[in-house]
Amino acid sequence: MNVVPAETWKSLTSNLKAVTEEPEPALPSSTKPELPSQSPELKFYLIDIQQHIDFPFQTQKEKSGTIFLFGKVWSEKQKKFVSCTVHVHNVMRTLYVAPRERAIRDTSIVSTEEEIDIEKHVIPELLELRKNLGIPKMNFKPVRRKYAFDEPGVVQGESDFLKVVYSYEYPEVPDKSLRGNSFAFIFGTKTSPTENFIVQRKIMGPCWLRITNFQAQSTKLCWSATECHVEEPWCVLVDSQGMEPPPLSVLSLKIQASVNQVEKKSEIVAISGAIHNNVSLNRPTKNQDDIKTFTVLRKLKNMALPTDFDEMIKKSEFPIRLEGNERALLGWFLCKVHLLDPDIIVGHNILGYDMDVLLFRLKENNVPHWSRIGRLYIPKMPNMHFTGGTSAVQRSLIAGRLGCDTYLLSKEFVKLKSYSLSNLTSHLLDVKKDEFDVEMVPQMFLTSDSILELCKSTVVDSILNMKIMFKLNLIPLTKQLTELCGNRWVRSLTGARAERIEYLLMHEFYRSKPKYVLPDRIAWKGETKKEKPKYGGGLVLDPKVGYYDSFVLLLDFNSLYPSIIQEYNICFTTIPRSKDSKGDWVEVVPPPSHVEKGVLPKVIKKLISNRKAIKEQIKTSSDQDRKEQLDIQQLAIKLVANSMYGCLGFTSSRFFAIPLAQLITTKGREALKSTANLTTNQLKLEVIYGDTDSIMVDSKTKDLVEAKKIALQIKKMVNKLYHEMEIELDGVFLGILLLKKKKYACRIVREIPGKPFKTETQIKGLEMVRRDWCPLAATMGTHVVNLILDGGEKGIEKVVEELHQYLRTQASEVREGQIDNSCFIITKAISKNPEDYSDKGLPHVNVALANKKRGLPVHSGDFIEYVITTGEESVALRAKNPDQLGGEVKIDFEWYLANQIHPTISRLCAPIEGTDSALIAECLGLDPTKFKIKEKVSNDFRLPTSVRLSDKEKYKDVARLTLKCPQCKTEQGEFLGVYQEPNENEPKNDGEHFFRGLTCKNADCGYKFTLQFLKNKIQLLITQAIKKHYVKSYYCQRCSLQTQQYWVKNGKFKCTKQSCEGTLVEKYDHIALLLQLSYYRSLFDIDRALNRSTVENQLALKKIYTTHAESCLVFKEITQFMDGILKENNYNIISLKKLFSFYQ
DNA sequence: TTTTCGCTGCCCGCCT
RNA sequence: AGGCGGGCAG
Repeated sequence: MNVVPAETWKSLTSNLKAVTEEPEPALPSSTKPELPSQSPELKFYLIDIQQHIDFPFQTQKEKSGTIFLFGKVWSEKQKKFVSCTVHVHNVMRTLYVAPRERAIRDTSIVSTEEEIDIEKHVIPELLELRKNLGIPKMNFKPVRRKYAFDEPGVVQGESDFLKVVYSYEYPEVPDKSLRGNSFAFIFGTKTSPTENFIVQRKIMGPCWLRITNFQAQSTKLCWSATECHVEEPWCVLVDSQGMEPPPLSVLSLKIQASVNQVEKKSEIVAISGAIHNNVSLNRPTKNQDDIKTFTVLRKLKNMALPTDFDEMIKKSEFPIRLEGNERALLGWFLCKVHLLDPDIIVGHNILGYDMDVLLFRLKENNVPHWSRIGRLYIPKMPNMHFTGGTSAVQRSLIAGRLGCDTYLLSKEFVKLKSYSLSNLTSHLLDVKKDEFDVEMVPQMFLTSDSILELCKSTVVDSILNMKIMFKLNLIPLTKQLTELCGNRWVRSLTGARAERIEYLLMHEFYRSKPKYVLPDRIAWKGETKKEKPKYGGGLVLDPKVGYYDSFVLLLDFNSLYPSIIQEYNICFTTIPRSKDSKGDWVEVVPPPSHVEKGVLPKVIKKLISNRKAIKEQIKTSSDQDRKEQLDIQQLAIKLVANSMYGCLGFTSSRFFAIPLAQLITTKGREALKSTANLTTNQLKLEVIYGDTDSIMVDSKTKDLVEAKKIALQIKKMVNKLYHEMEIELDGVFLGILLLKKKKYACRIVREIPGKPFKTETQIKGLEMVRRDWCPLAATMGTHVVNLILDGGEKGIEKVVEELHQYLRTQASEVREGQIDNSCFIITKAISKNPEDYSDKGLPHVNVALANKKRGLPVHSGDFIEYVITTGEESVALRAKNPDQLGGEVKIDFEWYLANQIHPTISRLCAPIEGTDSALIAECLGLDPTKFKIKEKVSNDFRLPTSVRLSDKEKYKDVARLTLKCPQCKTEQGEFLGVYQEPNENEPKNDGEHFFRGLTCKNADCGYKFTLQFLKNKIQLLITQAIKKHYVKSYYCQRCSLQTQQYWVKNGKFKCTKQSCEGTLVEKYDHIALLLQLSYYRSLFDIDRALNRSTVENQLALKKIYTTHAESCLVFKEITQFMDGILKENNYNIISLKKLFSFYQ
């Protein structure tokens, strides 16, 4: 039992500054809250804002109009920053009422003839509404505001609104009352106190606040070190003197659960924590190894610990606390959390799963003071559904501490095939660590050694999580994003991307003068239809498929969509939008150039110019620390700018605007199209591909300097056309295998000053970069890609030979079981709960269901790993969790070769001369006839009437052998063969023409077809011919019907004739096939050529043959080989085995 | 603070 | 041809 490799353990723990146990935590004795400061003004660093949680002892007013600010203040007494909670009371509802131009009906107050007046008409109507809702107090104030959104009837641009303010303790205006006789709409009725506070107080993320008029709390409502309240929101002011934020303390948790087999419930058996008390918010943290750990472990029910365990604990290199049961463990843990008072709790999938388990066990065990997991004092745990996923309510229970989920966030910021902790650490930290099965936990409690191993594992996990957090700069990066957008940090940490943009725009529209009235969040309509796209997106040019060995240029509009927004001044404020009679949005065009710059372009401009400045600073700065800090800022800005467009097209975004999104993509398509056209037409260059914002151009040169000159030409030409948009050389490839739209492999040029450039393989879209193909397919694919990309030097026929050889050896290794099981694992995500799939024939769903049955946690969004095992059932049923392998459960190697390896490799080889699907199948030991070939041969074959026909007549209808130069791609026309019948034009035949035919027609190229190439080509053609004649010809055993149609029943081919039901057998058209094969044979038959020649030609031929003796040997080989096949064909079956034994 | 959704274009595999 | 399921690309 060795879960944590010794090296890993050593490397991680040797760096720990101190592994110490904190003093025994005790329950807090004092319930008197401590005031954070004696001075009149409190300097408070805001970390998070939380709306109320349902406290039973609070009044409705306190519940609804109060928000909590969590943060840190300087403690003179302790000489360090301590946690503080500020309760802000009396946050008010703020509504804006938009008057109509005319009333819609006559009433005692207003007639439809009158112009609406706010004082005279709108206020009276609202007073009535107030009375109906039973609201005792409302403040009214007419104000000037702007409006630029889509609520019908509301005036665009600047106009008069009625501002209405009242307390959250009174009911919200119901939907049916939002439109009135004298007013078109009431805005802001659903806005939460938090949002109102953030927007009105202009709080841009975590920041220093100045808090005045703060008062002591009478009772303690928080677990923070200090606590106070203010009566009015205006007591809170943003402190603009950019002071450095305080360091935060971070607790990384690993909660080890075990499945109770009797109750099928998860229980907690151990918890490890790693603590860092000095985490920086603005830059990567220094002294990242300055970590302390703790571990608490408990006995299992009905199971004595090994007798030597106490000794073991004493000798342990790291502190282990032992408790008698789960309740005691949790109690100890909560004391620890309270004592450490972390600002951030980090864990792998902590928000998705761990928190759910933890809260569930806290509840089950009725652990006192359970709410110390957060910073709010909550007497009674709300009723919750424990479903194995952390709900919103559950998350709110850690209020005051930020939950940082390395699983969730790494999904957002790094692209990997798997986000398991072990995969994250191996990719990000280069640390190898195995994960063990939850089912094994009880077993591990049998010996002291394995218990220790378990503890080591939890400790290491907690340390690793912390390191991942550091590595990805999760804290500074999310803080930066939050600061840019002015949303809540805790939301950035749970990946609410759309909300970030909403807040960014809300702040921006609110900052404008006069302020804009903001659109309300669109009410959720309950429908989650996965509609077809709502508008057109990016343009993808048809790729010119093939292998290029010259320099290929990749030019790229940088941040295309943000640039377009600026270039064409696209904004809510600049472009009027409307719907047509069918209710569809009408397409729009950019505003005229004199229109003032809109809010959106202004924001983007600010972002982009900031980013430019930062990037400039990075270049000039020499301070590494500062550089890293700036790099985080730069990255955050890029993320924000790029996601802005997406939110315009997002149905549930409050800044949802299809016409704007559509206009942006339309302009994008225009730009790409015109760039491609100009490049081809004006510069006479070949554009081989392009996707949305980029084009690839074949420079057709092998000189890097020359290639770059071409790039510069394109750049100059294109950039002249725009102000804000800019195309740039994004990369130069030396060699690219372009296969499909969005699928290619290339060698990207990396230049090193003063040295020859290096090259790096880059793969886009192919199986190798996808998690739903097994690693074996990926490694083999990568190998083949490298073979092909190296091809330029070796010559293509050599490549094909190596390729075939590689496939053969790999296939045999697979069959012999020499490949590691992990290479066969396929990973797929489940997008919903496994039970909810209507289609039961899906491998990953079946495995997910099986996992769930075993008690393993399965949620929607999880990655399911599986292998296909041998057996007779359908593939879906043969899919198994890899950990089930062993004994009778074996990997189905044949399935992998046919369904993973073969398709992968044949797609890569599609543009490669000299090999094809059937050949690849054969190399892999699969039946070549089962695989389709690309080239379609359309000739219609007929039976020859006489054997004594001339060659010309005899082979009239066979498919000709044509060659294409593998170097310059020139078509060579028909390959005539060693013998040509004398004709009027050329009575003399000395064989010269043939050997001439072995040189490329293109004089500039001069490629000489090698014998290996011919061999490959012939083999290819033979398999194609065989394939063609195997196709869809059947013969019914019962009614003798000959047909090409069939239907399948019980896996057998059945006759299509009414009420026949006879079984069809395959029938081959041998004679046509024989003819085709004999034609190919004739092309290389020297003896036949000699026999058929005139006497004077014979001499000349012989001379030629002797000078090319070596070639002639190969021709003999080919003819002999074909003799074998043709002989076999006198019987009924072509021996494919024989056919393919030729080159082995 | 609920609803856990930024957009579209494209390829691939299974089923009927 | 449609449906379902994958997740790459920009």
